[in-house]
Amino acid sequence: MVTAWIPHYCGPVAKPLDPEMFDPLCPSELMPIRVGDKWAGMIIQCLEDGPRRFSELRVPLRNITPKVLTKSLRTLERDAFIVRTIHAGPSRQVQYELTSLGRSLLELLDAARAWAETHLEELIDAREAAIARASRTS
Amino acid sequence: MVTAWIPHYCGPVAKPLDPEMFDPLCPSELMPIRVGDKWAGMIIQCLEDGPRRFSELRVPLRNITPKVLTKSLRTLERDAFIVRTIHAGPSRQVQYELTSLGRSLLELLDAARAWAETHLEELIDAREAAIARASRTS
DNA sequence: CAGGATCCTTACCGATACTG
DNA sequence: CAGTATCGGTAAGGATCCTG
Repeated sequence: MVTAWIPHYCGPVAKPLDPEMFDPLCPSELMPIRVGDKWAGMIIQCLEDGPRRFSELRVPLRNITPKVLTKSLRTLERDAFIVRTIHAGPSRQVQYELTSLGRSLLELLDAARAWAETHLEELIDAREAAIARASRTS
Repeated sequence: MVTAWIPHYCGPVAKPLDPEMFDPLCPSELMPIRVGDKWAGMIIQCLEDGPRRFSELRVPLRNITPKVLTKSLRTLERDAFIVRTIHAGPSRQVQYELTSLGRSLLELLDAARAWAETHLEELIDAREAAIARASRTS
């Protein structure tokens, strides 16, 4: 994930999230590691560069349905990994942001992703061998 | 997990598994990280010190029912994290052992456990606050 | 001993439609 | 915009009993 910096702010500024960020073939998807529910790990990674809005999050998460996203976000909020802030304005605006606890999970997620990238070939080989075995049995 | 060494063998030797190894309050349970299904991570950690038998594994895994253990083991075998060996003998004996791929997951699991231990207090606080909030609402 | 068979309950996840 | 409401399918997990 790329981080951009602006002077006199000295914090990461959010870049548009990549719709292909979590396509089904990326290591984040292939690794057998999960944080919380299916989406929690991906959500946390989406928040790495700064706060995001509800509808902004849906894009990289393969247009996750609002119900599922809401549930996952509420769980993350309950467990103190993110905070939810409502900014009043012309159009309603809700921001989700990592807490320090949530941020501390990023390292772990990076480690998991690194593991998956390292062993990607083995993982795919095993999967293909399993498929071959299954088709031979049937 | 403790490792004992015997000379002229130079490999870890299995110690009896602790029945309380994965009690519901240990960091392995509190951490929001999972490898594969609910039991996979715990099984892998049980195999850290060497091969184990089916019935041996059930003890630390809170007397998991055989059906569930079998399914989890088969999945781990399919994905090349463990190997299953049948040793013929007076009474049937089946051993489960980590592959190098499975073994490589141990670091990640250790990192996850370390994370959970570091943030244990925050995790419990968040959980308790959530419970308090819930009871106030009802 | 190492499981398989059966039944059941719940959780997860998704699609669609609707609302303050 | 940020959700709720409703419905439905699938899979995970577990209890109990049975078997080569």
